[in-house]
Amino acid sequence: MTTITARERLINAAVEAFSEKGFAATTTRDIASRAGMSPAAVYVHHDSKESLLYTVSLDGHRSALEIIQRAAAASTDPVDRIRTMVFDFSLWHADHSRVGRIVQWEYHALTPEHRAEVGAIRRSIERTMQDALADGVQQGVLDAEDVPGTAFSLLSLGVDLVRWFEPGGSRSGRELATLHAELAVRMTRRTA
Amino acid sequence: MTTITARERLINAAVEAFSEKGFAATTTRDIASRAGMSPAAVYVHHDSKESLLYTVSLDGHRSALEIIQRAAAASTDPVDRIRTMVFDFSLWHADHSRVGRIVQWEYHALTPEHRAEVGAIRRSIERTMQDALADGVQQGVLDAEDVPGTAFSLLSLGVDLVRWFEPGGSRSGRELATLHAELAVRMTRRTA
DNA sequence: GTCTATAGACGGATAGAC
DNA sequence: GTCTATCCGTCTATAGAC
Repeated sequence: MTTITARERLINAAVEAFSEKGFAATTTRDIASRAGMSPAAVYVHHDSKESLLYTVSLDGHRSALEIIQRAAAASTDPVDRIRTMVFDFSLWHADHSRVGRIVQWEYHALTPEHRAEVGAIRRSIERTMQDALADGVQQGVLDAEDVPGTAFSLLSLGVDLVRWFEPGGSRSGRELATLHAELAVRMTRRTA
Repeated sequence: MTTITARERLINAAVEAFSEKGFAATTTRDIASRAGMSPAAVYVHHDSKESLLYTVSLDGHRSALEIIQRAAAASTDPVDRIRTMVFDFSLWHADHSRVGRIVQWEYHALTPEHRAEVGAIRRSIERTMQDALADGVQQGVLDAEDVPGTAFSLLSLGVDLVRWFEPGGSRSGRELATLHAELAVRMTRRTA
């Protein structure tokens, strides 16, 4: 049996509110109300509104990094690896589109210290994709003139999902992730 | 000789402020101050803060639509057309990254009526890319199982630029647009 | 069309009782 | 750890003089 603590209710409420309205347009009163507590009770758990954002953003960044690192380790064949990495990264953004929106769109609302911390995780995500590409190029199976730029573009497909994706829409997350993975292979596989 | 009216100064100030801080976090005082006028003077030209956003967003959407329609008309060869469309669309987002950020990220801050109006322009942009793909597939030169999804992905490359691109950074807009155009051709050109 | 001044509402955060 | 009450600053928008 799963007990949901007040602290967890608060985080869930923050995810809902921040993803719907954006950080700046969300009031602490709104978050408190969604969590079923008074405005003052929020400050028992978090020092500030930004602290709530930081918790959501850090957790989201860590989750995304874990997904892509796990995918990178799951294959040895460079083409399979790219396909898996893009599939899993895009699927994560579809399945976690609310957290993803906060991760991707509210980065600038973090304090400089917190921004630096999650910024390091972002660079790890990019490096993981770059390494997978570079390895495939070195093996002669993939083809990418601009490895950092191509890696970034592959990640962009997933990232841009959070701008518009809603669960229950006309296309499923798996469908979109499959499309992205297929496009990624076409973008990077050595042709001649 | 170019005379800059107060109205234009106001719009420029709004673009600066909205793109730096986001719509919700921008105060009308900030916009007024950047435009060199008092807070009250803003309301001589616009009824509300949202009216400023609407003006910027509508103009930006129209500009992006014009860019991609012009590019679509510039070529007859399907591969060249895709290359040109993606190049010009990505270059526009790099060259107008501040307006682009407002167009792409502050869509939800518009009133329902204004959102419907710019929403129609968005659908025209998507349709223009879909038509170019469908034509190429029909001619047997391009290959896309999922035309709407692929069209959206091609546009995503440019759209996602506004999330991080800053002029004067390590890579130029032309460089990135060239990369995106090349990736787009790889994604869509018929292979066997 | 620009200003100063301010109305009127709201927001983040805190005080102090229970 | 949760509440009610509230401080105090800020915000959008307006009033009214020039």
